[in-house]
Amino acid sequence: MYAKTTEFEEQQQQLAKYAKLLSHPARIAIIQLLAHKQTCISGDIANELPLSRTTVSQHLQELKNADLVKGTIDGLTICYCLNLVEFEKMKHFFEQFLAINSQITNQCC
Amino acid sequence: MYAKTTEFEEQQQQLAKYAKLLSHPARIAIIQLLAHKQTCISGDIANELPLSRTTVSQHLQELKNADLVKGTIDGLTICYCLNLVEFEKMKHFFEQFLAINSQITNQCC
DNA sequence: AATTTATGTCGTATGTTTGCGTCATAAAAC
DNA sequence: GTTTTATGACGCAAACATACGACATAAATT
Repeated sequence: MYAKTTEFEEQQQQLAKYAKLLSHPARIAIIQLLAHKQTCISGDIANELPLSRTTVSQHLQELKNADLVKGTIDGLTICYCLNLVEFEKMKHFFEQFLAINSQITNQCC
Repeated sequence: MYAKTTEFEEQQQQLAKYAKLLSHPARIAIIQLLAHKQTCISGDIANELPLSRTTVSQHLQELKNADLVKGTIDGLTICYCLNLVEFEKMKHFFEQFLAINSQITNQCC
């Protein structure tokens, strides 16, 4: 028994992957922080969240793996920010999916 | 050790909850099916997906618990369809979140 | 050179999700 | 009234996610 996700359509898998990224409040909070504080804070992120530095680092790693966040090393600290190109891509996926309700003309229940 | 999700903002938790619903291709596929086939299919859903009936039923249950899908019993079969009101609500949450990239004026990395 | 600081990596415990077979239920058909 | 059919509920195993302490690394400060 294992993840059968690969048997779905490419587009569905991609959207599910993006959704998974947003499926934890910590990752949403991180993205919002990065959007607000343009100053590309680094470890300060952990201070603003109710989680240990280790855990935050892990969530950040996930966002980085998905290319939604990029970090550049600046001496001792690391400067993180959103990857706007990838964010736009994700946005497009969600918008396309969320538009399907307009197809529905007659509800039967 | 347990889910610390409750320590985040209400809005972040709610969005994360919606995202979790969409974080599996099966649930995305179900939603898309329901949107396309206005005829409120019931167990046929399982036939269209690469998963057992049991598993599909479980995913459907999750969508129903979140009020995104409703089902009305019609004799032996059950007629499912999207709850458009809840779908709109979800859509709004995502749209609001996905707009944050417009706040970003100068990227530093 | 030793210490401090910012950060990542590893290991591990606990919790959650996924997937499915089997059983239960209740309407419909016979 | 028995059988068939459509469905949900239960229980379990495997996989995955979450959370964090302890350790490692490497730049900056002393």
